[in-house]
Amino acid sequence: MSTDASRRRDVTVADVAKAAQVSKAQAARALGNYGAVSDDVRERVLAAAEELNYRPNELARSMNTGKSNTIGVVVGDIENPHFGLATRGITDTAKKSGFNVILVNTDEDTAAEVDAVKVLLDKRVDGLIIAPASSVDTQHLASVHTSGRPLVLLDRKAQGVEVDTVAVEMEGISYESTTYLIGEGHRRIAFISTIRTDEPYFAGLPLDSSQISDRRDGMKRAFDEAGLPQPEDLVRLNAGGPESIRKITRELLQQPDPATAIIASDGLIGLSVVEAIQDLGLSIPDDVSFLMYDDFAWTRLTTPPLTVIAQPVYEMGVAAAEALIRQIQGRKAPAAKPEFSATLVKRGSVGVPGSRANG
Amino acid sequence: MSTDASRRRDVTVADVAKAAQVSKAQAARALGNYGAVSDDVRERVLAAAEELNYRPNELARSMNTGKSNTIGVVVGDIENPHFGLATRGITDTAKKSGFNVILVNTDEDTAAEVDAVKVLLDKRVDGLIIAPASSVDTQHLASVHTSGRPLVLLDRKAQGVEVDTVAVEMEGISYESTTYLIGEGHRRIAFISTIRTDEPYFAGLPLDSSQISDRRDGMKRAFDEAGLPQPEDLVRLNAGGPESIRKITRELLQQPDPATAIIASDGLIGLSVVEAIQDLGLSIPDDVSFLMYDDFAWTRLTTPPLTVIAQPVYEMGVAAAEALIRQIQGRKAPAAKPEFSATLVKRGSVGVPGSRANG
DNA sequence: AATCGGTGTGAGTCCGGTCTCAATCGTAGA
DNA sequence: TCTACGATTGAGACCGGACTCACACCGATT
Repeated sequence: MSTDASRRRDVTVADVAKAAQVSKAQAARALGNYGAVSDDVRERVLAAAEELNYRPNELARSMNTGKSNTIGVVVGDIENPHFGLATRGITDTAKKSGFNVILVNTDEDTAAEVDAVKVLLDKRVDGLIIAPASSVDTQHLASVHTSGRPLVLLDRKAQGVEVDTVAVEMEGISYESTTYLIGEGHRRIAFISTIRTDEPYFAGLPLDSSQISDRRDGMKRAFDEAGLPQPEDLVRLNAGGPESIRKITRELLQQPDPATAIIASDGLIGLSVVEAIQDLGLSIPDDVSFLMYDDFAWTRLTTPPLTVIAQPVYEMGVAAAEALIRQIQGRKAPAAKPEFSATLVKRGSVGVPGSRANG
Repeated sequence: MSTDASRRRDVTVADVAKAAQVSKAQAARALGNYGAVSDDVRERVLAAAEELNYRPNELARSMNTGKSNTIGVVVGDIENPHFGLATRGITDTAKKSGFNVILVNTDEDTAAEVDAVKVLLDKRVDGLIIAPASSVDTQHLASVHTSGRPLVLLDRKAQGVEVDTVAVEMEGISYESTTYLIGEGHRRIAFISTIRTDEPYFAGLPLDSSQISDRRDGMKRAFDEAGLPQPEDLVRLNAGGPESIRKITRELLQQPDPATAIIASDGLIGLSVVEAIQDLGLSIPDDVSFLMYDDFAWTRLTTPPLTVIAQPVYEMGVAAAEALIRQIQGRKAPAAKPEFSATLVKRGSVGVPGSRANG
């Protein structure tokens, strides 16, 4: 009898109260561990709860506490290990503070993101962590913020939305990396990103993603300081799937005055670029140098191992969750918000251009 | 005025009703699109809702519909691209049917899994997709099932829990792969898995994971049919982090009568194994052959590209979500439940043992 | 013995929706 | 012109907890 008590409807406080022969209020107090309850009542209620296999309905609880102990996480693509790792950092941290995570994937589509935000807000999440698809199209983010709901941005800033943003300082590392390539003798440096734009790249095109425009800024500064002409013609955006990326790579390498080095904006792109280079029968770094953002474990296994820009992704996930939870709990920001920085990890995929022909 | 209507408390149906000068019931009907509502009332209500920027409270809604339009997903490690991809399949499919996903990471720890199930049930998710940490320790899964809550298992079966299980038929592909290795001349085939056991492996040790024991069964059958002795001494479980895996790899390759081929139970293990092999200055496949489960994109980039057992991970995620949603919506199972099978993708990491010494 | 402060306790309200039920309205059929 | 039936409509119950409020009770003051 007692084992299958949860037949149809779930057990409620009222059921427990009846079984324990006390009022609903007293049962609720004993179970919720608040207010004054005599030992006798507490024992009877707890015993009855155990017996009936009572489990509180968190929905009901959330409804009148106003807290759901849930945070919403909106990312572009969990399939991308970058976000997988960040998500891990977020969930680990959230769990520690008793929060659950509702995960929404947007496919880097702003419309989907707007919708995701709406849905999560309707579900009354206690706060949101968003890796915005666009740094420009940000009304929905702004409205989250002004409505007073805690919000933390990950990876990218959002124009006009003054909230905690956990991101790597990109301009600097991009400058450093580009300078390194220039130092090795490269002048024709290509940059490939999946960021979507309405028109192909041209100098001065405003970019939708702070992350990408910061990287471009760093590259430009490096060329400027070196007194070299900007290879703007080698910037390729809108790189979609693997096939598109391979095509772009072929074009960059087979055109007159080809690229001698390629920077891939993330690991997924890098994968296809390296594949395309191998397919062309070219060798890294003798024929073309390669550099990519994100330091995945497999980059050590290729021949040669890849030179990458490593970002503390897991730690950033942790920091984002911590910042959000701090906001939710109404505590003030810590003395100094941690600034994350990326590091250039030199392995073997960058060499001197033309070394094959010259050597 | 109208823009910052959402000052303190959110707007409720009652507010909308008042603004539209109708009863709460009528406003609810107009908003919820049910019951009979005159055009006049509908228009006024909708206009008022728009004006006040009304958004329904999904918690309240869930509370008396009993449906939360949320499913719980419990995996061992989202950081692992295997689960990342499966999760992508799940979320894509869930979104299509209007479901959200609460993601919980268990670190392959059964206690954490038990807890996760409890929390998700308390949150009244409409159903659960679980990749169980253990195929043996399954009371919590059984209780989910008997309580009538929809449940679908992913990747691994659970003893005594008769629910839809989306998993690859492992024994067969393991047999096929092992037979392939034996055919190439291998006799000393090692198998490394992260599965946790209380004691080191010995022949006949019951394994906690159906996935792993099925793989072992396939290997055994291959050796039996070939009339060869089982290399049980080369089975290594409890392979924890990267360091531990590298150590195990070194042992397997440097002991007297070493392994000539290594099978890695998943991509994360494979990564460390290949690293260790490279560190030892050994070459694949001349000195040692390598085979791993999971076909990640990077396996094509190594030198040589890796021979792998590819699993339709994304599709399995989709299938799991579809099966769960079908259960939630009370529809009957489809004619035939899809059986997923893995494929052996022969690339370059398996060769003839001793080819270096002999050649 | 009357009063005071604190503990226990139960009735009942509230959160924000959904949904039942009975009352009202309009008009088509007799 | 009167009745009947479907379309509208509003009051209020209800989901399952959290929490307010009024009241009973009890030993300690004075």
